[in-house]
Amino acid sequence: MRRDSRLSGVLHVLLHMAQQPGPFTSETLAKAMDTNPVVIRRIMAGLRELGYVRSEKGHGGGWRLACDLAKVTLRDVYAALGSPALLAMGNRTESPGCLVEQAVNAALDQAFHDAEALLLSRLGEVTLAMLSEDCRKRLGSRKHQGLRAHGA
Amino acid sequence: MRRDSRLSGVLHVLLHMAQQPGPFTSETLAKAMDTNPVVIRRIMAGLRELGYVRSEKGHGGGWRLACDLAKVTLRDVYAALGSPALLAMGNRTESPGCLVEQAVNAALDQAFHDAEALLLSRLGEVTLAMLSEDCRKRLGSRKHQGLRAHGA
DNA sequence: CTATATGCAACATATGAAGTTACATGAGAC
DNA sequence: GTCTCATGTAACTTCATATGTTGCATATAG
Repeated sequence: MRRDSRLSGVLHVLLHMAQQPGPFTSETLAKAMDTNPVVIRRIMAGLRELGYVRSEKGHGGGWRLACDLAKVTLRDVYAALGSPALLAMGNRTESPGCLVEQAVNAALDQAFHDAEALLLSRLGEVTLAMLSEDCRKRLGSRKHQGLRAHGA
Repeated sequence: MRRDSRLSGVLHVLLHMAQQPGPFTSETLAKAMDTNPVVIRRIMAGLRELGYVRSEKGHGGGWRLACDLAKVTLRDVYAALGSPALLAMGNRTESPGCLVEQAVNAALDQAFHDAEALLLSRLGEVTLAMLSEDCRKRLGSRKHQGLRAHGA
């Protein structure tokens, strides 16, 4: 099953934005992500609605962070994407008439629910500020290259 | 994202088989599952290789359980399907050169891994025998109708 | 007015589960 | 042996959805 990489992608974008000031155009970000500007706008749209980022049109426009990175968790970002399905598996039929299938669903739902809850919980424990700090550590003493690390 | 329902489906089949003796043809099972015989054979193939079920061709042929239901867990069944991806999300790039993306991956991988481990653990706690017992309870005092509950 | 940016709809592409068709193979019934 | 019933399997179609692309409307700085 093809895996949804929007969360991974949007976090990548946000952290790059956290390393440098100034607005970033969708095109700049797209080059860094090796994708298309429209894809960037698409995954950023939800974050804009929740006020995590702002966008401005025209000359000197682009994207800017608009939140306290210490107050936004990965779970918040996930929610901003529209809370897509977390698990690749699901029940064949949600409300089956067959009692046997009801038993199967009950058992699987329990396991599925626990796993989803744990994942959401873990995502809720990590803030963008924590991730950004981790980034700076990894970048270490070398000059902050920001988006230029991608060849952009 | 379309969710993989093979585990749900194959469990449904196995539990129906546990309710009644006798071989079941792929066609009978397919009718109960409202699907195609080939789909049944496909999801059963892995279980046959691991010895959980046996199949016989020709007259009087079909599928039979061939294991101790108390010793096979949902995790075993999942493995028999080829251990398909559990999570609908994943990292954009597995081995990124970008340090920022490495930080993102590290954080997400941790959460993903924990959730997967919990799910597998939960699946490992439930045996087919336990599920089958739950089925019998749900069927209660009414006559065991088995596959006929599906109109088959 | 022009250049540059986002906003967004519409369409194309790719992937993989699910469904379908066709045919080969094997096992009993006769 | 031959017929019928069943699985085994490859190849194809269908469907959903993330991703990629194009085109154009809209807004803003100069």
